Amino acid sequence: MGRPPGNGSPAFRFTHSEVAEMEAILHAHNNALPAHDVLTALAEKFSESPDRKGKIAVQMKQVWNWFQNKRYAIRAKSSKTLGKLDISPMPRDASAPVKNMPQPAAAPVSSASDSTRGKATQENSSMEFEAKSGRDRAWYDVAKFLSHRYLETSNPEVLVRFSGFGPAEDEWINVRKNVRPRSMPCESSECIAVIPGDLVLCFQEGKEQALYFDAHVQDAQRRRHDVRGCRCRFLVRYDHDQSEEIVPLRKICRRPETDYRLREAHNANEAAPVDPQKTGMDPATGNAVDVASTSAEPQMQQNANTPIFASVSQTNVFAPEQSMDMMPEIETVTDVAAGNSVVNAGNAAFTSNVPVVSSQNMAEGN
DNA sequence: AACCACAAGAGCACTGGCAC
DNA sequence: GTGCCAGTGCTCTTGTGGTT
Repeated sequence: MGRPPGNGSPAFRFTHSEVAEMEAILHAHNNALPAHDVLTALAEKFSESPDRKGKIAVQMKQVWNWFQNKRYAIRAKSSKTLGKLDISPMPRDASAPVKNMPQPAAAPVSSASDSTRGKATQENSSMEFEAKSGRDRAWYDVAKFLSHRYLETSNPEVLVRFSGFGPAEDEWINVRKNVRPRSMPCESSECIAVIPGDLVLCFQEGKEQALYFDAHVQDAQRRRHDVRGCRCRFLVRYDHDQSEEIVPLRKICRRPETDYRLREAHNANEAAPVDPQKTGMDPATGNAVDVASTSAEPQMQQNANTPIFASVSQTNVFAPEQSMDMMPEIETVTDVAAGNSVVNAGNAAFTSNVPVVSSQNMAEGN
């Protein structure tokens, strides 16, 4: 069974554009195999492309194989996911773009921090938020808070527009549990701030999707840094499925609550500058021990997992009592087309002129 | 820094089994 | 016989670890 030994010719490979086109067709066919004439037309089209014309003729069988493999891969992936996770009431379309997923073309080899997460962090130092999607339990950057409402259980919810996604992906999200300040991609020098026991946002890559999930650091293997940067390894356990994985630093986004560790490490280094590369001492190891053993844990650390809005006032003002300092100022803009108030998260705070959606309206709306 | 070896994963090709 | 699914085999690419 299987493919016979090669005949010496270079391995055939579909180009990115060809794959993109076939994926689009597969999606358009609702994951069903297109008709033979479609496959034949595709093969002919690919064969006539400038890259292949006169060199490699794409066979209809090859196109057919691709669709077979792709369909099987998608099916296998989805069944695996459903088996590991609780079945989501609204499973995300496998073909849907992945929020926050690093774009290979844009970030070829480097790291997950080259993704939109890292870029946004570096370019925008103002407070940003991330929200946990109820569809796949993954965390995504928040582009906008569109509206908010109160449930009868007094749990406030916000209507979130995810960064890089359109209105179709908007979700009502429980503010207390599933909205928080944005996690930050770690730079090479920041591995010292990641220690066992930490809650981190970890980039879990699957065959069909790659998403950011909550995970706890189980162990950290410190290694000497070199020209490639941090080479430490972290054993993490994902909260959503309890699976464990050893990941490099680039797949980890640390919680802002650990910022104090970096500051302390920075201060310590300034007080007693040491070049660990020359001494042979791993910077991460030394600093991590110091940090971990720090007794004066900042107040912030106690609230590491505290939702942004610890309590909600009875007024219509959508502002947390406990974490106002963490909340950005909210600029309310009226979306004329939608007739709703649009709240920009970038520099935003919810204000009282944002309409409150009653639980009755909610039942109708969502 | 450059190089090499190895492992893991991705992608493609193919087969056997099953249902119609 | 045909179409589809599930799985395996082979090759290539990429990432990683070690050595010089």
